[in-house]
Amino acid sequence: MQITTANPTGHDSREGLLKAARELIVGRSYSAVGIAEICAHAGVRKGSLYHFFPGKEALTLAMLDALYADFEQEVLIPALAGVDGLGARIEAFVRAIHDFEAGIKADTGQLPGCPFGNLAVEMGTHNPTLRQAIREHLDAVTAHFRSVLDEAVQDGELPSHTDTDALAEQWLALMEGILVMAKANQDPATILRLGPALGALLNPTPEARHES
Amino acid sequence: MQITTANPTGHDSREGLLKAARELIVGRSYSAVGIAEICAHAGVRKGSLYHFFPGKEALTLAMLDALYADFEQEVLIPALAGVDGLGARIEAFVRAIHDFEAGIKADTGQLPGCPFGNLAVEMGTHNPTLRQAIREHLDAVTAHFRSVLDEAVQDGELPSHTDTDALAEQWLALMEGILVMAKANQDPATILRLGPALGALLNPTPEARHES
DNA sequence: CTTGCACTTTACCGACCGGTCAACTAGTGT
DNA sequence: ACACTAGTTGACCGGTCGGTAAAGTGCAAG
Repeated sequence: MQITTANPTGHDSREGLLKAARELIVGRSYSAVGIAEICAHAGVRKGSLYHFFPGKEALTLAMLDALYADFEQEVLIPALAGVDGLGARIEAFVRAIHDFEAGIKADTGQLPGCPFGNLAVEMGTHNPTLRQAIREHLDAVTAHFRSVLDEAVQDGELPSHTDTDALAEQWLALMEGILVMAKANQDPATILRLGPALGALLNPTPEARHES
Repeated sequence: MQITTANPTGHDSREGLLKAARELIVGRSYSAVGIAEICAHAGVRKGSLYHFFPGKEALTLAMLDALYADFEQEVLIPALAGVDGLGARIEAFVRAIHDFEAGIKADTGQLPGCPFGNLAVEMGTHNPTLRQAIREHLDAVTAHFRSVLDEAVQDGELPSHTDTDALAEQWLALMEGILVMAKANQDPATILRLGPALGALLNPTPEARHES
């Protein structure tokens, strides 16, 4: 059991910084969290941060990549593939988002909303680099939605003329809006209350459905 | 034409500060704009700001009140009362929001998104005072939406069992989401592209409409 | 044994943050 | 003429921001 203070691999420090950045920035915001706080939370000195990352922005970009990967594996894929039928998938997705937000609120006392949407709103007008990265992550989410909708068209749950591209974008927009409202309310119940609107947007009402 | 450097009424300075705070904070964000910049933009020294307002937060609260009042008078009421019929009102509203955002983008090069939603997202988790004020403004917007929906129920455009409270909240959520997407894209066309989703959410499809 | 390298540590930088203060100016009421 | 007061001014405060630089540490390969 040797103690290596030098930590030649540096993976602990790097990953600790990414984890600290995630928890703090997601829980508060980009500008409300300083690198000093991130370093303290990770148990690392400031100089080490600048050994692994060129600066705060690069650290945030790397954090967002890791965050999206986890979100995809732990939320997006399980919720959307875990059940059959468009309606059930939407419901499972809403519940997954609710549980995610409610969990963070229970841990930290704060309901964060969508980490990507938050950053897009906060930095969209004055940090093109971050904005572009966030845009790409949002596009990736939209692609998941679209493939769910395409499958629903395939299965006859949606009319064959459905514009799944447009519908997927609307899905994301409504979800982002729901999370803005939930954050403004600081109340996860907002997500459950507004969730059914997704069904109204994406599912044809029984009367409106004209089977092809 | 006397020149009064002392400005005994102080209204010019106060209103100049509110205007500068609005332009800068709406165009960027709360934390990205310092009081020094606000004062410079208003042509006023920092000490004068603290003569009229206890601090940055109070200035922002006053700015939000004025902003909402203008938004109500210049956008909300004209767009929603200027035409007849639910569908036409939604369309007019979307176009008004688009023109508002596109106008600012043309002037400043930045598409700001919803000023209230932005602040809610940025400060929601760590400034309860601002969050609460924003919540009240969002509630006021929702009330306008609801009265439009109530009128549509009255006119038989919506079924009499319609939950206009819930629908108004969904309307606001979707609008906020649309503006998040538009800001992430920095493209006002996003608003026009996603706008029709509001119609899908609020208007029964022709096939689904069962006249009462 | 030595050199090189990955990583850590500490002290430090200029810039800016929101906010304070006391002195000053100029109109107003008496 | 006087005091009062609303408003203005510029210097100043401690603290924090993101970022830098140089010295030091310990392992591994030659």
